[in-house]
Formats: sequence, C-alpha cells, structure tokens
Amino acid sequence: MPRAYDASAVEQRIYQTWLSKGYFTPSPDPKKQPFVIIMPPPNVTGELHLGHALTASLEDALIRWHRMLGDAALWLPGKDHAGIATQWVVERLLASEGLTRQELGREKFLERVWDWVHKYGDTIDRQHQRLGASCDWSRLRFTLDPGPSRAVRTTFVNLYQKGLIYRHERIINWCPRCSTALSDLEVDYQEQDGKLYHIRYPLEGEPGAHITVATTRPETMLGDTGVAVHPDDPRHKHLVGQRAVLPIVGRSIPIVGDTAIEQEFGTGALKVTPGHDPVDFDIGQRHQLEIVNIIGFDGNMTEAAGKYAGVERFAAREAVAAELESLGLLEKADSYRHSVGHCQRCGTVVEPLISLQWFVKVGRHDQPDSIAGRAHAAVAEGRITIVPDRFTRVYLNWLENIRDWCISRQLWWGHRIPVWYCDDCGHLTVAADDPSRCAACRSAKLTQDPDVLDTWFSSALWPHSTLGWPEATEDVGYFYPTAVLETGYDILFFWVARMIMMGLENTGEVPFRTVFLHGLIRDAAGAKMSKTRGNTMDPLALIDQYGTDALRFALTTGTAPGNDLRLGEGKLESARNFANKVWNASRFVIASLEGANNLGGWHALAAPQHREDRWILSRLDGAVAAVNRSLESFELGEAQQRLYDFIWSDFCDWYIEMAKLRLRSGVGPSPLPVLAHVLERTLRLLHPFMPFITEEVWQNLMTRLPTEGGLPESIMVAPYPQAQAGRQAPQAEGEMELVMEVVRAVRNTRAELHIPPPQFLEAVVETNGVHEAIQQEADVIRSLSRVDPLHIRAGGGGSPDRRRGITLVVKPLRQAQGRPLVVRLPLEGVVDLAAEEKRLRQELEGCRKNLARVEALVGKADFRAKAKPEVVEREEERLRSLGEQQGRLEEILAQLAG
RNA sequence: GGGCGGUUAGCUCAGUGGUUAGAGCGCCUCGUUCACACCGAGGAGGUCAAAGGUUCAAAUCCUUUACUGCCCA
Repeated sequence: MPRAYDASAVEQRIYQTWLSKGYFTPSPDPKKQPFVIIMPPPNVTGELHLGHALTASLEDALIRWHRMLGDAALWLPGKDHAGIATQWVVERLLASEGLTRQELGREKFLERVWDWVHKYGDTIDRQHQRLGASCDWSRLRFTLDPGPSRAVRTTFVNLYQKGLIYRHERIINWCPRCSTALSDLEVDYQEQDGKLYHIRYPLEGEPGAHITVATTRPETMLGDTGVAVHPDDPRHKHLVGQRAVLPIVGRSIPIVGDTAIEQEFGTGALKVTPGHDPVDFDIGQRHQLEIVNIIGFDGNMTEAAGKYAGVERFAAREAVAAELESLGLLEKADSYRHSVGHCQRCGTVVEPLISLQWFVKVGRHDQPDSIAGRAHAAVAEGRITIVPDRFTRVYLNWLENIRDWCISRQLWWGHRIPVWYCDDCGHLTVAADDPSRCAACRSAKLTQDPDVLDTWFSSALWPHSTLGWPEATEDVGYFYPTAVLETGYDILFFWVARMIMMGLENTGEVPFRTVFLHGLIRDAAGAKMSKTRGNTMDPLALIDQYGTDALRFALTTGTAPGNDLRLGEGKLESARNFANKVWNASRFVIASLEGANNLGGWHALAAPQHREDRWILSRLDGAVAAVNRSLESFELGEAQQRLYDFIWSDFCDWYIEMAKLRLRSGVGPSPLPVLAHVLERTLRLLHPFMPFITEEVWQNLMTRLPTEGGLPESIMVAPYPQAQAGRQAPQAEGEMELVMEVVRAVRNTRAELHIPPPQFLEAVVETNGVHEAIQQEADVIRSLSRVDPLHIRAGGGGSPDRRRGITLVVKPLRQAQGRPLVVRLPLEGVVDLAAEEKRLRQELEGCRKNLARVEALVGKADFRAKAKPEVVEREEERLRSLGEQQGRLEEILAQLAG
C-alpha cells in the first residue's frame, strides 16, 4: 500500500465494480423492508454545484446505511427539465448567435433545447457517479420521459374533472422578458431604492379640494379606478362615498372605505389599480371597481394609457411623474427603499397583470377535503415528520396562507397543457391522450392550448410518477410511500409541500414519512455561493484535489440538520487528512497481519483476556451504538464526529500504540485479531460516509484474514455493525483511563521541564488499590511515557523514597469512580523545589474548591431527594475521589516541607 | 409588520437539564525510532451576547433586551 492515500487511483475503479455487480438496483422483496429516497432531480440547466454534492452525500449515506441494515434500499435518480430556467439559458445561447426563439419557431427551438439537455443531462449523471452516489441508474427518470409525462396528463385530467383545475382571468405575476406567468413562489423580492410619490387627486365637485395618495409606481395611476381609505381614519372617513377625478386621464373614480388600508402608510389613502397590483385587485373585487389594463405583456403601456401608449413602463413612470409635477399635482417625491419583485430566473422586474391562466384550486388548510387541508393535516397529525422540527411550523404556516396555484406558463419547453379548443363549437376537450375529435361536436378542428405547465407541477408528482404511477406497477406497490425526502430547506414550499399535496391527491397516501432538510452552503466568509459573486466551488475540482470521500466528509461532518454550513479549505484539508489517517492505520494493521497464523476468531471476538483488548472493544461498541443512534435521528454530522474521534483518538493514538508493544515483545495474547476486528468493524461503520476508501481498504484487509462471519464480497453489502451484548467493560475502561492519565501526566511534566525525548526517567507509582492493573500495564506506561526504571508500589502514604522531585497526583478523567494514584519522578537537581511547591499548592487549591462545590451539592437534602439516584451516586463517588486526592496533595506538601 | 434561526476558544462550529463546556483549523514549545509530517507529544486560549426567572442542578427550559441572518407579507 502506498504511504499516502491517493483517491484518484481507486475511486473510478471501485465505482465501476459496484455498478457491474448491480448493487445499486434493488428488487421488490417481500422479505425485506423497503427504504426509498427519491433524489431531488437537478435542473438540466447546467452542472452540479456543492449543494447537489451535499444532497448526494447525505442521501447516499442514508441509503448505504439502510442497504447495510438489510433493507431493499432504493435511491432513485432523476433530472428536471426546469421549464423556465432551461428555456432561459437556451434563449441566451441563441442570443449570442443573434437569434430569438420566435425567429427559430417552436419546433426548431425545442430541438435546440433537447441538444442542450442531452449534453448537460449526461454531465450531471457522470458527476453523481464521481460523487460515489449509489443510486439506481436503471430507474433513472427525466421529468419529460413518457412515464412522468403520462402522470402529469393524468393528474391534470383528474383534477379538471373534479373541478380542481380551472381556467380564469386573474391577476398574476408576469415576467415581460420571459413572456410568461409566474407562480407566487417564483418571484424574488429585493429591496431597492425608489421614490414615494405623493399625488393629489382633485375631489369631484369641490374645486380646490383634493385627496393625496402615496405610491411608488406613479405610472399605474393611469389605470386607477378608485381610491381607498380606512373607514375609521379621521382624516379621510368623511370622503368615503365621494368621488375623485383622476389626473391626466380625467376619469371619475369612487373613494371607498376598506379596513385593509394601513393608516400609517403614506397619507393613509391608497390609489387602487386593480389591473396591476394584487392587493388593489382584491380591494377592487370587494368594491366592484373597474379593471383597466394599462401595461401590456411586453412591458409597454397599452392603448388604455392614452397618450402614453407604447411607452416602456419605467420611462412612463418618469414621464407621468413629470407631467403631474407640471400640473402642480405632485406634492412630493421622497426617497424610499422598498421591496420589488423580480423574475427568479432572469431578474426582470415582475409586472402584476390580469391574464387568463390555469389554476389549481388548493382550497383552505382547514377544509379536510381540500388539497391544502389534507397536506396540512398529514404534517399536523404527524404522518409526515419534518427534520429539524422547527420547519414544521414554517410549513404549516405557509399552507395556512396559501392561494390557488397558477400552473400555466407561456413557454415552449415543458409539458404541454392537455387541453384542446374546438374551432367549431368552442368546447374544451381535456384528455390524457391526444384527441382527434372534439368531445362535444366531433369536429376535427382542434387546437391545443399553446401553454405548458409549471415545472413544479411535474415535480410535485415525482415520488409516485417515477415509480410508475398511474400504472399500478410492482414498484409503486412495493416502494411507495417512500421513506425519506431529503433536500434543502429553500425548496420546502416549491417542492416538498407540493409533493405532499399532489401525492395525497393522486395516491391517497403520504409520499414520504420523513422530510429531512439540510442547510445552504456558504463560502469561508459566510457569503452565499453564486456565480455572479464568483465564489462558487466546483465539486469535481474539489474531488480532484482532495478526493470524493474527503469532500463528502467535509460537507457533512459536524453539521446539524437544517443549519447552513461554511466550507473552506481548512475543512477540506482536515477531511483529507482524516482519510489519510484511516489509510495509514489500516496500512499498519494490514502490514502487521502479514504472515500471522493466529487470526482465527477475529470476526466474533466476545470477551478477550487482555485489558487493553476489552477496553478497545468496549470503546468500539460505545461508538457503534452512538453512531446508530445518531443515524436514526438523522444526526449524520454527529455520527461522523463520533467516528472521527474513535478512530483518531482511541484506536490510533492509544490502542495501536499499545498494541505495538505486545507485537514487539510477543508477551501476552496477540493483539492481531483485535486489530483486525476493530479495523474491519470501523470500516463498515464509516462506509456510508466514506465509501471509496473503506471499500479499498476493506478488500485489502479481507484477503489477509481467515474467512469468517459470512461476509459478502463488498463492504457496501456487508451488514452494518451493531453493538454486541456483553462487551461493555466499564472496569477495563476505568483502569485504562487511569493508565492513560498516568502517561499523560508524565508526558506533560517532561514537556514542561524540557526533558529530551530520548532520555528515560526513573518513576515510582503508588498504586493505591489499582495495583494489578498498573502492574499489568507497566509496559505501556514505561514505553509511552518513556520512564525506566519504573517502580510500582502498592498502597499510598509515606513513600520510603524521600528523594525530592516531581510528584503527580493522577485522577481518573472521564470516570467519576476510581481512586487517585501518585507518580513520583525523582528529578533532584532538575527541579526547582519552590516552583514545585507552588505548582502543588495551586493544584491543591483547585482540588479544594471543587471539593467544596461537590460537598455542598451532595449535602443538600433537595438534591438527594430529587436528583436521579445514579446522579447522586456519581456525585458521592466524586466526593470520595476528591477527598482522597486532597489528602494525597496535603501529604506530599508536608513531605516536601519536611 | 409577522414568523423562524443564530450569538459558545483568535476563526469555523458541535454540544437541548447532571463532572471543572468540546472538536477542527490557527497559535506556542518539542520531536524526522520501522502506519501516518496529510504526523506525533505537550501547552496557551472561553464570566457559553446581556439581564431576570424556573429548577436540587441551566450553555441547555421560560421572559425581556441587544446585535445578526433567513423566510413570509
């Protein structure tokens, strides 16, 4: 094995082997429990970014864990056609060639989009493979595939027939650049500097009198059909029922009272433009105000804007403001920072306007039979759990304020709306299969609706459409409902909520039992990663530099669910170093196994004789239990942290170092079976997080070990380790802890006194009740702390050895029980006695303080009565231990003085 | 305006009632003995944002405040 782990030398080879063995493809098996994750389908707009890498790392870890638990683990990969986003990138591409999609025509344009899709679609799959994703490529789906398309049409037809999809003229968000409607969610609001214009509207029949309205969009006044004030507003309430004259236009408009008006905002009087503002639209509906469309789909003013017809909307803003000013009706225009809606895809300022669109009637959250109501109940009643829990409220809150979902898009790329209009009788034929004749009059003159559906409409069906729905396939029957839906919290509404709505609608069942949300990845400075900022990191470049396992580990270790994480060089390096540590520890174990013939029984070690062996197995099982527990609660970051600590500290820093002594001396039971056992279990434990290195090492290790335990040919299908009953060894742990503390104490002293490493010190240990353990671990103490000769004396108290030096009182660290013991380092001449006395006094001081604290606690009647018995016991033990320690220190100080 | 987070070592973050609060990186000292310098040994560094409360016991639960981020309107 090479001295350092070289990821690039192993990853591709291993992935291909896994693929060829078919490990990623489960089949429905009634004897197994299914565990299914449907992968969030990346957009075919481009290449994977770190967010996708994070998604893949987490989902792959969960899938691999469950596969190793013996479940029929299905991770279904897919890709999303991403209607508006993809159309936008291809249009930009065309623009660079001096073309528009209109010049190309619908058919040719779609050909160009498909070219793009094939190019990037393949790239995305290859990238997932480099990430080590163990997803089932045989079930790969694209949202425009025949199956998912069929699901889309079927859903549309069903909803239409139930009256849950309707076509209506309503105010919607319109992107003039993309020439399409957007849903409420596809609008990004950004704070912008603008102006708040105060405009005077003369009152009808009262010359000289006026009402002043405030607006950030003066150009919309051309479409005003009313003025609204709060009916309780003392400034304005007397005007309700009167009329005002709209400047420039000359239209007479009513002044209405509406409780939705914020009195504190502006002048308290709101100009109402029902045609171009959603709030105004609602007010208009309540008061039967007329609707005038003054801004067109192209973003220019319409004929209804009179002399401003044809003027671009922002130019019209300036012009209208100027004209108002010249009329003396512009009271003032203050600088004002406000939130402006932009198209999520192209950044153009969105224009609310009235248009004929298709909607899904989601109903209200408190209606038990509505789409929103069922989605609300599924989470509120706990049939779906959201991790972390705090997003439950966010989800419920959103549903409580939901409005009907605008699903039609004036795009060419996507699922065409399955509605045909009859040119003869005007009847709408809505059908899953393309009809040749009108359902009403049998006319063949049919025209299909030119629009396509919102991409999220097809994404909403993803958990069941990918498995074959509406067909009653074996996959749907076995794998649905799925287990976990893992994704970023940023698409909780876009995707997760809609999957819950449509999953329940179409199948009557929840689409998944757990929603597991991760956070956003930020750069080392905490900024959001974005192409415009130029702070993105390419996952493939990072893989080349650090290796896939290191990237995955860096992305997921020590992070909590739903929390944002920062990724910088430091994290990546430390993850790579950890991989290298695993590699080298393995290299040591494997090299040590060379030629060994005493390895029988390595697989099922139960209760070995040697204390060090019992200790490491106990520690291993502790880690095994903790890792499994963490995984069950989706604490993947914590699981990995625990593995990191176990491997680096317990196994490498201590057990391997101790084992070396026995290997060299040949005294006592061989540690080889234990080294093999611990390494093998650890690799399996680590596999879901670092799939490549664990497989590579495991394969190597297995060739050196007798075949035992019925293990399969690959680690990825080997069982996930579970703690073994009867291997917990608290006594061995306590004793080893003490031994390690002795070593640490001596090392500490050596470092402080600058004693050169090659120099051995003489030491005396007074064992005070742990004589046997110290005696048996003498070699470890001798070697790891470099003391020789080492005198071990039972009993505490007055040592016959009066030579002065350093005296260390060593207490157990992690365990409360166990008694302090004393280590003397006779270092006459080297040690400043005054300094030593000072050090000991400080230690005694700390000990006394601590003792007083514990004494007070244990002495409290309330504590004894109310705390859990084991806590009381632990504190009492601590008290005893501290008492002894104090005694020792006092003794030593007395000796020093004498 | 409403909601949800965050505030813990120089930096990035774990830690959701029970030792004297931990890790990685960085820093300081020492070290190239046969797993690993992508390393080893040791060390310094924190009134857990502030105040109040609940509790035998609070970084952890509650209230208020400050600063900060995100989502929604």
